[in-house]
Amino acid sequence: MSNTRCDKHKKCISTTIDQVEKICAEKGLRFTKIRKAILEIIWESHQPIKAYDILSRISNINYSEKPPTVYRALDFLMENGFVHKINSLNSYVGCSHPNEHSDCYFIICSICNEVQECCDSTITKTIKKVLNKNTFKHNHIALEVNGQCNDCSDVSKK
Amino acid sequence: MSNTRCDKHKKCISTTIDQVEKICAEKGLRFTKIRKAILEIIWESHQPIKAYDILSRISNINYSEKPPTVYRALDFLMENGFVHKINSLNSYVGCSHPNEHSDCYFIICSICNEVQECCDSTITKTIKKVLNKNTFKHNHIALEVNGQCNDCSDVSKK
DNA sequence: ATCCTCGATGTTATAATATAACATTTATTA
DNA sequence: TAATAAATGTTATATTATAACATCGAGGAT
Ligand SMILES: [Zn+2]
Ligand SMILES: [Zn+2]
Ligand SMILES: [Zn+2]
Ligand SMILES: [Zn+2]
Repeated sequence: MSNTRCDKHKKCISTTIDQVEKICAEKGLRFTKIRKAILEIIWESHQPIKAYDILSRISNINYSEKPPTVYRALDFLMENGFVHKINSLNSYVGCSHPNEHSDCYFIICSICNEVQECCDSTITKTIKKVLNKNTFKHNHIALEVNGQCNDCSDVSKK
Repeated sequence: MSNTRCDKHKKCISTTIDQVEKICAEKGLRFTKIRKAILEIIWESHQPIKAYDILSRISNINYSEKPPTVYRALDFLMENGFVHKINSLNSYVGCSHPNEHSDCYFIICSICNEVQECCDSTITKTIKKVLNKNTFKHNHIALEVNGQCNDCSDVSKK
């Protein structure tokens, strides 16, 4: 429950989970108990969480799950755009706008460890121009920016 | 030696290795035998190579090295911008312009597995604008685009 | 040249991340 | 209800990476 910045995080979670529930209903996807439990664990904060930390969280609840349980749920959640993997951290975060689009961009604070999505369309446009120049057809764009968020930069100034 | 696209790959290797040698001399960095051997293995193709594949390649030469040998050399080579890690593949590629700049962008063909750098400055500019909007100070920008290169798209058309 | 220091390498062990393969259960649907 | 497919349980193992400590060796100080 270590959420530091997002004022109304409980709302932030429940709204997103509700959205996912709705999308799954529409698409005939099975948002099972395990999948929902794992999505909720991921959404406990805006910090990315590691697969084995998810595992130990659900093992507290339902002693005792094994790695495939977590990885299968993650596969489902990622395939359907509800969760993203942060490759540079081997960690997973909830998508803050499930199903709006598939390429999400991340800014990762190395001090507070929080991740924000910054899916600005100008970035997509610029990258696509460069890809055209290279006659490259893209499937997926992964952008991860590491640095310090505003709050953490302020603190370090004091 | 499975290089498919780069016409004059031997030149491509030797030029880059020479450049690295020069940079190390200038900066007083120790470009040791092991480090050079591993950089040469990485440069055998434009495909990213996995740490344990590097390990088995050098173990053929000098029976038998252990993982830390490889990971230490990779650390040195990455710290100094001679090699990049492709996070989405847990693999490593040589930098095609060592020491020009630190943020390199990659396009990765999922058919031939080759990786090209596409370090266009318009991408950097656009991303920086978005980061400014978010008052985020960046240390490192990681961009990995997965898709099909021109050659591979052509082939699949036929 | 000898000693000293520090960075590089050798070595063993283990941590952290992820998947294969097959058995069983549960949901859907014919 | 029976048949089918999808999800979950379970065991084992593959893959990726690092910790910890011993030893070596290049290059500077005396
Ligand atoms: Zn998203
Ligand atoms: Zn922060
Ligand atoms: Zn580069
Ligand atoms: Zn290709």
